[in-house]
Amino acid sequence: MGRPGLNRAAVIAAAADLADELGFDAVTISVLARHLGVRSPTLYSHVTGATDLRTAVTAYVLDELADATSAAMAAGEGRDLLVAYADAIRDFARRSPGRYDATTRQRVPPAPDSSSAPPSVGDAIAAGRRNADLALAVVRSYGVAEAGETYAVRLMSSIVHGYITLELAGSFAHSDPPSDATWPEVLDDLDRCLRGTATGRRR
Amino acid sequence: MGRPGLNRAAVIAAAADLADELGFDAVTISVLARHLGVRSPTLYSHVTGATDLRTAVTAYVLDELADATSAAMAAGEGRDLLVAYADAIRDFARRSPGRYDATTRQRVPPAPDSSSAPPSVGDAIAAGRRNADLALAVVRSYGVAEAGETYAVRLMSSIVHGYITLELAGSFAHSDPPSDATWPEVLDDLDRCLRGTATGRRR
DNA sequence: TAGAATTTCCTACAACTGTTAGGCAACTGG
DNA sequence: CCAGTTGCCTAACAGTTGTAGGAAATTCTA
Repeated sequence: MGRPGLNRAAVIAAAADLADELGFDAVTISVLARHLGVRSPTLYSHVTGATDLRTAVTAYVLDELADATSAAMAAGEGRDLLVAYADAIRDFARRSPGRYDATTRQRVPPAPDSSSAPPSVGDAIAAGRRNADLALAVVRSYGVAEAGETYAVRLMSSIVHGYITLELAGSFAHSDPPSDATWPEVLDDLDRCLRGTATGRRR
Repeated sequence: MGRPGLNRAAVIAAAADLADELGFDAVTISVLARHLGVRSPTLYSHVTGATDLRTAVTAYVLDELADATSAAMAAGEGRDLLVAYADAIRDFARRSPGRYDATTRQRVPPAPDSSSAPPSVGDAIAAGRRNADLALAVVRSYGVAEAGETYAVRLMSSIVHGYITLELAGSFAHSDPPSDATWPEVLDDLDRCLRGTATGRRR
């Protein structure tokens, strides 16, 4: 019932594409409206405001990322699974830098005030948890003991996210081994660290 | 000559303080003008525009960070130097999260067009190089061979920057070992990686 | 087929930010 | 005391966010 046209999902998908095209900072109500061929007040029928729009894009993109990572992790364990996991995230970030930016540029409120918070923060938190669970699966496949799981996830996330962020920012573009050459070495070192954590070697 | 009052340095220092207080995104011409008790057009006597303001804050803060890191690295080598280096950056980021944000949220243009670029991009590039040189000093103190220097710097930067970024974003606030407890373990693993690179162990 | 309900989209408007232009006032140096 | 220099201002315009209220289009129902 009602007149067909834009809906919330279409608006958010278009916003994600816009992030890749012009950068996450360019995802504003007016720019998006122009891209969709409507006037800006129209978008307020689908999102409650600019921050809701951005948070919704973050949730949408976190889901896409979890889908892609999860598909790449279909089989394997230990080192193979680590490489599949990390490569999937890096490929996603390089193919869609604006989308990847959206996954990082969002502060998660410590206590989400569900009364005044936009409707999308819950989605973003849930999608974030999906990604965290995938990281946990990698660590568990190494046989890391439960006491070390959180540590191993933090180490792995820090390296993967840190390398990709710096690479995307261009920090590796002006020194000599190309970034593609040092990435496998980073995964080698990370693999050694995870095996060490799994076998209980601490210190 | 002339009337005393604000100057470019005072404006940029106030902008850095504002970043810590309200976040780097809040560093805008009008908000800064209100905080300084002047009208917004006044600031155009000191910066060429909003992007110049942000870039200048980045350069200023990168210099502060290099000063702090360099002071902390006064003595020591190998593992001690690594801990001094990494702790200095982490302390800086936790004490001044808005300033730390400023160091990351800036794309360095691949070919800085000196004709149309704001006057501050050169400063930011130079200050960035200062920080890169400090990272290189840590790696060299491990005795890493020249062929592995770039790799070691990338690994160390990725881990340190990645961990600090995720910690600041609150990603570690809801799982059990507190972030302070896993940070030394991360440095342990990183120390092992750097020693491995130094002794020439490459798969 | 006529009408009702629902949803989309619009124009109009208010408030704020970034920016330019031009002018007044205050301080410094001779 | 005067000239030069500098800092800050008001005025004005374009662009963005967000609100209010209304017109059109589509679907469901009678």
